[in-house]
Amino acid sequence: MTRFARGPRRLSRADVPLETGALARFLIGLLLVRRFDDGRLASGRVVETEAYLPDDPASHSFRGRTERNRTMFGNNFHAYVYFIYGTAYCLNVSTEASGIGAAVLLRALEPVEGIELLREHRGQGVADRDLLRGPGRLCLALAIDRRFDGADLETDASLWLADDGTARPAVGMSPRIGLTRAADAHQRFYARGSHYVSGRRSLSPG
DNA sequence: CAGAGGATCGGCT
DNA sequence: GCCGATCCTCTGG
Repeated sequence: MTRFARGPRRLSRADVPLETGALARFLIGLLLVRRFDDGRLASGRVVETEAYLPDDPASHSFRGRTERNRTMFGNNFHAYVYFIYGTAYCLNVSTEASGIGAAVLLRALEPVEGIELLREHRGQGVADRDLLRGPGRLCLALAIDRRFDGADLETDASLWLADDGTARPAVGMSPRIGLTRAADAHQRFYARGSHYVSGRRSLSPG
């Protein structure tokens, strides 16, 4: 039987849910693609996300709009990137209508394409499993920093989301990781059975 | 303007 | 499992 080779299809704003929890679940199984200045590509499959809802005490947006979080209050489907603990960047996708501050944090990806490129940024000794496991690590491996804050994921030349048509995994939910407030809200989403998720094993039952 | 704290990571016990 | 690094942002005075 004939198979039609079809590359991953880039997602538009119209393809994705506007609502935060819905997007956090929807993203599991899709690809995040990074195009570097020399034209080379790296990509990973999203296996773990967290929702930061409107009126969420754990969210950067909880106390209103500031210079740092303004992307959260803008149109949905933009990259929101912030710097944390003096050591790491974290990548989010903004959600909800303009004026509402909310986003989905990308916590872990399974390497798919450009593994050598990822290794160049993370170090030669790093196991495949660890290249994109953790929000700070995935930003380091994909060279994502504050320059991407505000980037429109529908049109940006260097960063986008795509669907390669593979079956969507079963999705589990758990409490969020690393929070001091509202950590018990079950707003973490993960691909069941994936070896590439972060956090204690007991947090991600298959 | 000073101080505190943070959606993390890696190394060590 | 615990701890320190490291720096940006926000808050309060």
